[in-house]
Amino acid sequence: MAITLKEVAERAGVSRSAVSRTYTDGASVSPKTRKKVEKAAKELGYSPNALASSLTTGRTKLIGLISNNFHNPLFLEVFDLFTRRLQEKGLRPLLVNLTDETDPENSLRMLKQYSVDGVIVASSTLLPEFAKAFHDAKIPVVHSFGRFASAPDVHVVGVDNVECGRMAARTLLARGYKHIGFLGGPKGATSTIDRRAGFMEVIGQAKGIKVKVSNAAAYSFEAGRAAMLKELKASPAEAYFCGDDVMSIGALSAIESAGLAAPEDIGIIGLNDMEMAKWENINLTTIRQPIKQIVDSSVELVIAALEDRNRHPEARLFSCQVMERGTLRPL
Amino acid sequence: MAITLKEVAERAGVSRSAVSRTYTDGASVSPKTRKKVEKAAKELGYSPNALASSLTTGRTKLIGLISNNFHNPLFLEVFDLFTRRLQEKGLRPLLVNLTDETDPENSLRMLKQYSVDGVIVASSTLLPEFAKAFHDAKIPVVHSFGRFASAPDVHVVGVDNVECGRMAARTLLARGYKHIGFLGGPKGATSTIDRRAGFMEVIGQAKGIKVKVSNAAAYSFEAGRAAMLKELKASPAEAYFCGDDVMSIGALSAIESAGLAAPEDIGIIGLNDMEMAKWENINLTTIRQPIKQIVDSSVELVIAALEDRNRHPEARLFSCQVMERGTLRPL
DNA sequence: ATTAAGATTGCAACCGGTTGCAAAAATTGT
DNA sequence: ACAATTTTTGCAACCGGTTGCAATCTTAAT
Repeated sequence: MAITLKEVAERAGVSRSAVSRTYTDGASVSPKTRKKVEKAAKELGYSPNALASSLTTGRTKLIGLISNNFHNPLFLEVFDLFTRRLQEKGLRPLLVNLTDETDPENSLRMLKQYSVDGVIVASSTLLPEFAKAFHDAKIPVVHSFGRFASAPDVHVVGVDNVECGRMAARTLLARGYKHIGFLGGPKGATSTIDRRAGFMEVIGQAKGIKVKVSNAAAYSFEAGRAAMLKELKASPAEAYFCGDDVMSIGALSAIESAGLAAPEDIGIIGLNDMEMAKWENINLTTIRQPIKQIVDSSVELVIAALEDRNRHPEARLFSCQVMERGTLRPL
Repeated sequence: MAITLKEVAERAGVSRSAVSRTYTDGASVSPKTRKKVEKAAKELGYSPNALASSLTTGRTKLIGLISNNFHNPLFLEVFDLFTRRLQEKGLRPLLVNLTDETDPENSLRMLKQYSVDGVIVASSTLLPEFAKAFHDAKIPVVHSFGRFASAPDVHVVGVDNVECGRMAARTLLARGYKHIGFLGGPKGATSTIDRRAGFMEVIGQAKGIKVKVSNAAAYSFEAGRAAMLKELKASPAEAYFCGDDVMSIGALSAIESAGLAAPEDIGIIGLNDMEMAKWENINLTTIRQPIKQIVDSSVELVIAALEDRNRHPEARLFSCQVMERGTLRPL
């Protein structure tokens, strides 16, 4: 077993409280005893037991990081950013993979058992009830990459998907495309629904534009490819707004397989701007989600929420930006 | 605050020990009291505090999952597998991102503070001293995707990189390539060194084969692309064994940029077989690392190691397999 | 019915810390 | 040098559990 408070206290010739105070900031310890304690601690190789102290302080500095997106390369970037940011803030991510968890209660119970201070749900496809379950358990929760709502149940940080849809539509119209496709992600996903709404809103206001709408089965390469292959069999549009970058890459692969090319034959605009999008052989025109800002803001918000448990649920939206690359014809 | 043992005990009209025993398996509780306790617990919404109990049992069921590979899509798959497997076994991954951690002591201290039961280091590029630091702190550690050694300091699970190198060489020779390139990852990485050794060993035994060796700066798309671009300027080989799949994709992109094609002009064989490798527009011939087995075995090993703290360090090696796809000319 | 063995229970101490409180020590002012 | 004030210190209780032990209750055997 590791060295404990008591052993340090004995060696330093002070009380246990003195040792404890040395490692609690804001506590009153004379420089002299602090020196003694630090010396003894170093000699013994002592490091305080965070879990034991959490018992009395009620703070574990553990944050549940929950996701079900373990197949979208964007989320590797997201995890990278989250872990780093949380670490910077002295918090520890307890990672929970929800992929094959059917029962939210289950994960909730587990996170309660570990007394996490707060929870970050990083997923665009997650059921809102899920985030709500934590809220009901009075665990501060932030839903990152979640759906905007003017009166959300829980804190939400993400982008305005409706506006993304508009942005995509405007971009395509500006390029002079007359026959336009919306190739969305899974039909039920709120992100798909919102983007489609914004997309159709703008298209609806334009004159003489033909639109096709279809959906892929998932935000994945295979689903994107399959959906585009199907499009190509019927009469395809001149350009498509695809559900996300991975789907877009799938679609591009389908186009290539058919002996066609982007942007010459068919234009594609994606969404996310994951690292791969700028790989030379992909070079995908896409709408960038500011993931760094979303992550930083989520962490900031979860911290704020645990300082003020009654903080009113808030939605923080960041704006997206079109990244011009090579899969749409130029302006 | 959450419901505690005591409150449940009071409501159920039993002692605190009785409640505790209800939730400890192997403990002796009569069916009658167990019923009472469970009833009270349900009514109150009680769930035991895992951290408090860890204080006496000395087990937190927390496993440090440490990595610095947050830019290689393969590791998203790896994290997916690890988190799921650990969860299945009732363990919780405390994720640590080592990317910009210069001082191992730092992360070590943190993991000690949280009294993790064990540590899994998932990285091929990590300094061996790092894994060793945990070993010295008497925290069971397994190094996944680590380097094989016949007498390792810590448990290692991975592939035999020397054999991978041989396998790549044999594959290229069997295809009749006479001028062969080894385009390795970073020069210092043990994985690079080992693969190169195996590769050269086989090539050395063949007659009339010309070899070129070069290294990319990192296991990344950009580095792979840059390295291949450089190759193309000089007199390139007919086929290359690339450091890993991401680098291979970079190399393919370079080949394409130069107006050439794989496998017609230049053959490529990668290593890892990450999901993207089988994407239609990549279709990379590669050597598959059995990551599921590596992960499962790592988890199994860390569990074994925490049951027997004195378990002798062990190396578990899995064999790789060539995945025939479209970037080498056929046999 | 009696007794021995086994199962169940509660007490109390403990795990490794924190913290309110009162006593002790150091500092300040005069 | 003395009193008043402020700072530092240790005691002891507590955080939410677990567990060895002795006492009590069951059950089975005689």
